[in-house]
Amino acid sequence: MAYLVENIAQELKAARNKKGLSQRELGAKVGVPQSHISKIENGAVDLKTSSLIELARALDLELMLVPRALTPAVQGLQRGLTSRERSPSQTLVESAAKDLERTRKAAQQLTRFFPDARELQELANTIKDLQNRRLAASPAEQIRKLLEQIEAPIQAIKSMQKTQDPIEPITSDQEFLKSVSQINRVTRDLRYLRNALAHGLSPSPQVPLPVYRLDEDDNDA
Amino acid sequence: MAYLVENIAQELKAARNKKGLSQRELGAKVGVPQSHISKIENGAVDLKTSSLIELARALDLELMLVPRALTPAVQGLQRGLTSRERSPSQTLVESAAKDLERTRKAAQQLTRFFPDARELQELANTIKDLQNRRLAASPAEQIRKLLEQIEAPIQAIKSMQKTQDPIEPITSDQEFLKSVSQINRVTRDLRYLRNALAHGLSPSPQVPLPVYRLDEDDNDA
DNA sequence: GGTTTTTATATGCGTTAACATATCAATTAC
DNA sequence: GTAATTGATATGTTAACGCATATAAAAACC
Repeated sequence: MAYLVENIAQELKAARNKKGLSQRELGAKVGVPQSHISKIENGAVDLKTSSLIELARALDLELMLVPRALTPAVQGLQRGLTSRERSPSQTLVESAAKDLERTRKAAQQLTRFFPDARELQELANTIKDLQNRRLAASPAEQIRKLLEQIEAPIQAIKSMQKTQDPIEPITSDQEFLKSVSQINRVTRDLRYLRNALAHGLSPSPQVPLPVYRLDEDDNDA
Repeated sequence: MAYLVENIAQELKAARNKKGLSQRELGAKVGVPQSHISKIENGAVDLKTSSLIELARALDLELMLVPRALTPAVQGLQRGLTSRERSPSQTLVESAAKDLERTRKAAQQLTRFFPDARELQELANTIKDLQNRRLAASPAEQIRKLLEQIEAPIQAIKSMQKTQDPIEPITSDQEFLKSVSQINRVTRDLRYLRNALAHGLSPSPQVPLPVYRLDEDDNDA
């Protein structure tokens, strides 16, 4: 019914997670019940445009109608923003591959300082699995979005690493736990995506195709 | 109720007119009754996201969620596409002013070759009126959108001017009449906008504020 | 350890509005 | 003049949205 909107729904969800907001917090910000946000993110509803605009703005996003001819340019801008120093001609797949390797290294490195955090090791392993696969553009974009959501948490843990007390395990720290839980969520999603890819089925609960599609023609009835 | 969506509705309408499609034709293309398109363009309904996406795509537009930080860049891209050779730092108001003058000149010039076409003279006069006003960003953007809709018709008439038969008036030509009728529509809209500005009221039936607003903060409750 | 409290997301249910069908008015072609 | 095309309006059906609640997890407390 609503596969068209699922892309956008996923983008909203990713943006919300990236900002570390709960469904309830976002709902309060925009005057919408949490239940509705849940339905939206699950692709259970075809939300109205006003809702979409308000949610987007609460997440520092703007809804824009872009001529198809320059959607690639806009995508380039988007990618150039999230992570610096990337050539604009770089493809989605290459971009995702770099993100994977960068994140895996970071996670792997952190496991040496936080051996208690099994989550980091699991993340690294899941990423390794994904790296063994040839990625199409669509899943590559999903991966990019997912990894984006743990950039902040990983950075947070990295900064803790320096000030870590060697005696008392930091694993009980408030901030630390929050970051780990976020990493857990994304790891689960990555694993799900990997399984979907392994079974050759398009990962439907995730983004099947970006809103700004790369190519397609419109010969529908 | 739906002032939020009115911007988008106006963009859709502008895009439709630019493509020279009727509401019925667009509706057929996307599988939506003409009545609904009418309501949408009049801001009478808060359309669902799926409808928005499909309508947009039928008009060669893509719905995108753009980080607020780079909406100006995207706007720059958009403006750079419709009319060539514009510095990206140019403001909306300056851009609209140039569009006004360029269009006025073109219309004025054409009246000499087509003295029968009173519409061209009216267009030029309306533009002159508008040029005497200090424009805010919002109406400037509306003007840009409106003028964009007659770029093609004016070009069409311009090219006819060369091949015009001095004996038989071209005013009966099929293509010519089509172009003139489109110019009429836009002229009417421009005139309406001018009247609204003259009365100091925000031109509500037109675009009150672009979707990609220029500035604003988000301290809502 | 177990229990309670808090937090975060998902699920029915009723209301209201989007969307479909049919019709109407106005402009334009013929 | 008539016929056709354009956009707006009235009415019925379906789904979005608001409210309340359920479920699951983690936190906090003992």
